[in-house]
Amino acid sequence: MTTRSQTPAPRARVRPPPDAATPAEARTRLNEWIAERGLKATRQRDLIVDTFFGATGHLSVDELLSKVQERDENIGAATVYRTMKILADSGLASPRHFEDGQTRYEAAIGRHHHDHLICTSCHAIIEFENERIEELQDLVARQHGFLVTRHKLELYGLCKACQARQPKR
Amino acid sequence: MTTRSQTPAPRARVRPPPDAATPAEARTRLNEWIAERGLKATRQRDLIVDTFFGATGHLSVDELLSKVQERDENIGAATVYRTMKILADSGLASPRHFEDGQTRYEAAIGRHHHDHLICTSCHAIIEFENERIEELQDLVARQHGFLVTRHKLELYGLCKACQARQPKR
DNA sequence: GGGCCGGTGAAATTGATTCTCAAATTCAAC
DNA sequence: GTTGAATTTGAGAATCAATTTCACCGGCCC
Ligand SMILES: [Mn+2]
Ligand SMILES: [Mn+2]
Ligand SMILES: [Zn+2]
Ligand SMILES: [Zn+2]
Repeated sequence: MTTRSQTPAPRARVRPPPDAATPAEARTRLNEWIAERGLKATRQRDLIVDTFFGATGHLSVDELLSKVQERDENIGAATVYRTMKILADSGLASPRHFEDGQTRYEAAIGRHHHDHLICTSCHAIIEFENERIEELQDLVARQHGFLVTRHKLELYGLCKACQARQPKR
Repeated sequence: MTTRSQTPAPRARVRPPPDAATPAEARTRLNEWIAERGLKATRQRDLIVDTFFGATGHLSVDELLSKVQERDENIGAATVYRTMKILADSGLASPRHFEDGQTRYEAAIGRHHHDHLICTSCHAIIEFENERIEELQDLVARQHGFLVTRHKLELYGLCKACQARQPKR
């Protein structure tokens, strides 16, 4: 359901778009992280990670569970919850809390920080980066003596397609 | 727990800070709104509204329920949930979803739109307005053909006091 | 003086997520 | 290969905010 940004170059951005991760690379990286702290590699975790990085977008645990169970119907929901938490702790996936009451995860390997435009009609999610906004956020925080560690910027509204579809008034 | 912004005038803002609502004014406004659609004014609703607008900050329903029950122990949680939903529908209060899994409400009468700095240590909430950021958000949305109806900008980190208190490294 | 209608509050339900616990699995050391 | 301590798994129970249900209440209008 995620749509990738594709504006006609609004103003040349500097940082190059890094490469997305392959499922195999993600599995390797997770297993390194797991080994470092005496945890264990398991078939279930590999399957879940493989499925997650083989998909795109902002997946809810339930959506991911469905996909995982297509490959092995015996995987339990608790295991998917646990595995996604490990992926988040290791920095390989980012949890997102949009306003539908479910935690969604997106791949974080080789990706820049970005924020989201969310269509309240078709639930499309458009990603964007804006360095100026980030700078202004830092400025505001500094003016309040605040040290920011993370932020959330979400713009809710109607995507182009849904505006056309909607009663135009 | 909310702290009001008090920077030494970072750059003269234009809009004057509007007046906050008194509990009595809020009760009146809600009862007008209620009458317009054939609903009923009740003692419970008046009490809840009075308590809510007599308090400050970003109250969870549970916190509000406690305050309300100090005045009338027989008020039920369902009634507070229902009343706050009405206040939100009527535009007199704004629901906020920070990252602690509870809906919080703040008074919206005679207040500008604003965003929040949230201390992850002491849970203080600092409010700010930044016109430049709002403009850039609109610009980003326009570049994607998106029509924004509402947004959320939250900066999480450590407030000044908590930075001092924290291991400084 | 009995319906009509929304409102109330206790209790039950929902839905996402976490917890519990017995059984299964991993893996480093024999 | 085998062992055994530690970890993981999956089903179901527990949690927790929020919503729904439902029997009862209180004005209001014939
Ligand atoms: Mn994203
Ligand atoms: Mn606020
Ligand atoms: Zn849309
Ligand atoms: Zn603090």
